[in-house]
Amino acid sequence: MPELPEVETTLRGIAPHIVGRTVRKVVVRERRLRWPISRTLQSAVRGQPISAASRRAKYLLLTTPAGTIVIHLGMSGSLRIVPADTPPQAHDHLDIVFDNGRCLRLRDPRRFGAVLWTVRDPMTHARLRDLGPEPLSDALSGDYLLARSRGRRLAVKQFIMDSHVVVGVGNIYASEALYLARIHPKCAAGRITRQRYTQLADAIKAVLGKAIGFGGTTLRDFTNSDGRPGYFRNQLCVYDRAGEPCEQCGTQIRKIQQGQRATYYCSKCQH
DNA sequence: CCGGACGCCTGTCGGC
DNA sequence: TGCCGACAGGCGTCCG
Repeated sequence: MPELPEVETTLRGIAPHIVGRTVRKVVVRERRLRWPISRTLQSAVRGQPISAASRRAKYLLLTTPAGTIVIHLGMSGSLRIVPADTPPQAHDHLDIVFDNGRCLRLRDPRRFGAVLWTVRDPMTHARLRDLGPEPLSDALSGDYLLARSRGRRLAVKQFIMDSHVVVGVGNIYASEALYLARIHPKCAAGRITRQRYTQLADAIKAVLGKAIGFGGTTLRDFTNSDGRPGYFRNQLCVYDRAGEPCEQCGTQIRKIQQGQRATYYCSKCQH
């Protein structure tokens, strides 16, 4: 479910409620997520203050003096701030209960998400250390994409969705960025020019930045920390719009499969 | 190293 | 109405 804008929206929603609060207890109802939740999490985090909440790629990092809680929302995860006595519903796997009577509650029906605990520098964690640059930083540029793509025959859509290349670009925003940059999603990554990669880097920044401003995209079940949806869906130019006219040229938007994922594009505008 | 396929899970939706 | 396959916002792993 969540790509970078949805994770960033979640971060901005939860941070004011948890930073500076102390953890009273951690309740684990289901430890079988993408990786099992560590049995040491509860005792390690109890009594710890949350000193910071941040994001790296699609991972949320909750910093304490004793270590860092690393949360990934997978395809169907969401976090909410609720009164600690709110009865849990199906797939509410984890509560981090704070000293003000509220808790951070993780719901994840498909259990592709993860909750990790590390006492080391989280950036050296195996899940984080090999990630590419943040898309909204200066490290993502046309020159960077050009350098990383030389010699690669992979389709550009799959190239920009590779978190070792650049993080945070998921299936929705990959199609949207390629549409904005007018690049065909099946174009081989290694055959794209510097100028077009500059346009693509700009398009990635533009679409992610704008989506954050709208609170992310809700296709089915994404909710922010207040339980409300994101409103970027109305701004999508191609994703989930197969058969609808391209707003630039009127051609019907096409849907194809690339690497088991749906891709949407305009066959007239994108080459 | 690279690229492609598969698997992990549950819920929903469309077609028959 | 009910069943059944397809598909869904991610990503690690395996294999050639």
